[in-house]
Amino acid sequence: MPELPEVETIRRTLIPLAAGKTVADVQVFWPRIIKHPENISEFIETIKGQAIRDIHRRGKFLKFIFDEHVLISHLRMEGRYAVSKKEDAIEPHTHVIFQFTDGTELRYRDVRKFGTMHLYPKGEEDFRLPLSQLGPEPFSEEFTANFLAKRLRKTNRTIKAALLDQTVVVGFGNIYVDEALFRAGIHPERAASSLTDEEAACLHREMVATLQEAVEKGGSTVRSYVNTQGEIGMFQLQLFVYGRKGEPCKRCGNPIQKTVVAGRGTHYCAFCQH
DNA sequence: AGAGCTACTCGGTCGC
DNA sequence: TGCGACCGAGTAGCTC
Repeated sequence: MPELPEVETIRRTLIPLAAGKTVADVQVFWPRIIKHPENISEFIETIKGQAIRDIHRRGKFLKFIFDEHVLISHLRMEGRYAVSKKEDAIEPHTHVIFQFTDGTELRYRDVRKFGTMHLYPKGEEDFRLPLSQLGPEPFSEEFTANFLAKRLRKTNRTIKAALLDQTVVVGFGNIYVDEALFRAGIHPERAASSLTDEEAACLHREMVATLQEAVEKGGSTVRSYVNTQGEIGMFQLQLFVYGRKGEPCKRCGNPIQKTVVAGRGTHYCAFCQH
């Protein structure tokens, strides 16, 4: 379940392996991964002959910058990339292969087949789904405490649902929302509009700090995540609540609770979060 | 009109 | 051992 820190780690480890390489051919074994263009042959023919110039990130999406086009890739829960030699055995659940002219291949695997790819002419991608509706990057100047407070003030949903909403701010999924709320001492079921300006400022601070620390640790390996080199992340060791149901709270010692909020499994400390 | 629901996509895992 | 429910990110489509 890669969220921003995991996707950023994948981006950084993938650049030295894939940037500068030219695609000779593309194989698609599960066409439903490709959401745009609708015609798979068009997808393949468009990429053929183009080189990967750079790899960017927008929220939890990877952006493969080709010469004339941009490939938007979302890994959802289980998607992963690897660069292999052409002769290496193809691992199970491999759905898309980009064969490079140098004999190596970029392979996309996804047990759940939940991941998506969108290909657009360069410059169009930010104005088309899935990028067009996204909120600010958490590390950008646009994402301030004031911005967050303003967005939270005008919604009646729970704070958990608001933080998962990628039109508010991008990059947070289940793990980092639960962690940021714990660190800010805010109960996940609070109405977003009930937060004071002070609470919103504290939450903003903890949201950014949590992601920053997680990026520094190479992300969190909770189920299956590994970076492009096959290495696990280390931030799972710093988690306060996620995946710690019944275990003692690191601040007060009382057992961590797990419930369902906004349709998602939600971890919190009933004593530390109000 | 827009906020906020639900259904849908998948298959490994888990509980009965 | 077999089978159905569950999980979850994002979007489409629906309701109110």
